[in-house]
Amino acid sequence: MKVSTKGRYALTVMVDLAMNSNGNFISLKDIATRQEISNKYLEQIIAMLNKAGYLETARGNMGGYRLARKPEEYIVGDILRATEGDLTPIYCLTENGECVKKENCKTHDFWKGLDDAIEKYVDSKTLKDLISE
Amino acid sequence: MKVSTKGRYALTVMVDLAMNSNGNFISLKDIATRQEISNKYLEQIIAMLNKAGYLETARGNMGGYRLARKPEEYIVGDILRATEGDLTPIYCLTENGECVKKENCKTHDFWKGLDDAIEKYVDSKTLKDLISE
DNA sequence: TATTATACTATTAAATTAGTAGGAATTGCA
DNA sequence: TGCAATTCCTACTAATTTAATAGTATAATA
Repeated sequence: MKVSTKGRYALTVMVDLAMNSNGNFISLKDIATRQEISNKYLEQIIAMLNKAGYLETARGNMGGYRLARKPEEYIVGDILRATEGDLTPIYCLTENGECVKKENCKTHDFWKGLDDAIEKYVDSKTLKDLISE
Repeated sequence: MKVSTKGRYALTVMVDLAMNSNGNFISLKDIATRQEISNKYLEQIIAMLNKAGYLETARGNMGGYRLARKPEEYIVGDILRATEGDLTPIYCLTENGECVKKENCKTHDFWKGLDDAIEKYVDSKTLKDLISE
């Protein structure tokens, strides 16, 4: 029941960019050094954030990354889903999850409730909430 | 961010016992068959529930398991923690987790809030809530 | 054109998960 | 008394996932 490094690092990166960029491009290396995360591994995580359209990038010398929007326009749940995959605590609740016994499964509603509690929380916070806390 | 089979099966077992035992001992084999779970694997999970003091057992022929208390006296969070280990979504929040940077880590409070939401939910439900839903 | 970046893809070591396997101890019943 | 059914206990293992590492191609700037 742990969030993987993908989700954790992704959020850390977004917070780092929100706090340190000031509109400038920041290199991956700078972020990795500052946050003490493996350079090459972070590259893959940033790639996911990039594919999700959350970043603007500049290649080449003096290049790097910056946020594509204002911090208050990022919902933390979205950042996590883009990197962790869906956040549902059990497979039955997945879109593709075929829970055959759903009807007479007494645990199903409990798990659904847990899922709701998680989604509700992560979707109630924006990046801005985090950096101003 | 998934609950493992340990926690899921454990809860399934407890619900099964609550619904099918009526004060009688039920064999592991019956539960495993009814819930379509591997006999031998379930054995290990029931052992954890047993060690936590949640079950009464009868060995030998005609033996089996039954709940040690009434369904309303089991908090679902406790059942999950006994089998899954602690439910905190990241290691920083663990008892032993030494989060050195906690003070100036902007994500820490967010994760703590997620943990709170999860614990609050799982500790608000008893076994009785599940079987009567 | 050398340097400093991102972009992309493949490989791998370690850990975890989900189960298998086998046998010892205990009890009820014929 | 002995057999069958059951819990109890420990060791092993296959598959999957996680967290990286590695290498190369592409791009931009001074």
